[in-house]
Amino acid sequence: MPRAATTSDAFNAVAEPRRRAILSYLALGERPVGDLVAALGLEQPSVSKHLRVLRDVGLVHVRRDGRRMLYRTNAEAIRPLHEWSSQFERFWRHQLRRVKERAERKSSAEPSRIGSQAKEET
Amino acid sequence: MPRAATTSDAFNAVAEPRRRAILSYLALGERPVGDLVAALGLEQPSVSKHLRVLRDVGLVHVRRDGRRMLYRTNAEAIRPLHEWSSQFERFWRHQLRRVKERAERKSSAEPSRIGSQAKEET
DNA sequence: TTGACATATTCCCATGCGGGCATGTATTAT
DNA sequence: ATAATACATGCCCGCATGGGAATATGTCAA
Repeated sequence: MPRAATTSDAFNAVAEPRRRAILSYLALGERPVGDLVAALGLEQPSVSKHLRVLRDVGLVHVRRDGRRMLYRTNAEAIRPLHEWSSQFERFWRHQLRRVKERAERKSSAEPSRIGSQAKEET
Repeated sequence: MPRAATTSDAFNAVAEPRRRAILSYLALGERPVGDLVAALGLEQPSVSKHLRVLRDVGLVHVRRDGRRMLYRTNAEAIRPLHEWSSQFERFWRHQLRRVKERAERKSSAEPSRIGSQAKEET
């Protein structure tokens, strides 16, 4: 089996930097394809293809407005990503604490003390 | 240009479900490759290859212990993912609110209607 | 209708993937 | 030194991909 299709889930769809850019841009409101082409400096067919992928995964919604197509980001579809990565939040918080503690030990040994930001919970 | 390399960044590396599983598993502590093979039910070469990708992107750290290699997740490398997706947090919060409001309006207005999705919100 | 405009789809191509399997390398045990 | 253990790497394969260029579809205007 080759690599999973980009349309298989949000993780694969979002792996493309340009698709992430599109999502950020379309999060602010409905925009036609032409705006994306202008804003991101990509070829129109390229943008349409990326939008197709994003649509297939439900990351964007479309609506026709005359001869234009208005796209907007469906933030809800990004949640799985956010929740998955949240799983590790506590770990990097711990790492931060460790780094800070080490810095404090060091500065308490040395005469010159600098800013000692205390908190950051467990 | 083909699809970006899986080793190009955390987004691409994490697009693989098995690699996500590996990261979750290795977040709890250092584990040798054999444990992963047993826990995830994958072929050993497959696990090694996935670990190779994760290493190249800095998502895991390794340490040799005799003939074993102990891997652990580097949560810090997952932060970019979390922060990117956080950008959309406010939007799905708003959507939730809208959904709730609509549900409330609906239940107070209509006694009991079914499948009457009017049109698509603002 | 014809034409302009906005967007979507198709075709061709080079590339990097993940699986399977075999083999290579490092370390400990005998 | 040899064998066994624990991983890593190499090779072959089918295949989805993203870019480019051309073309198709759909909608409005004259």
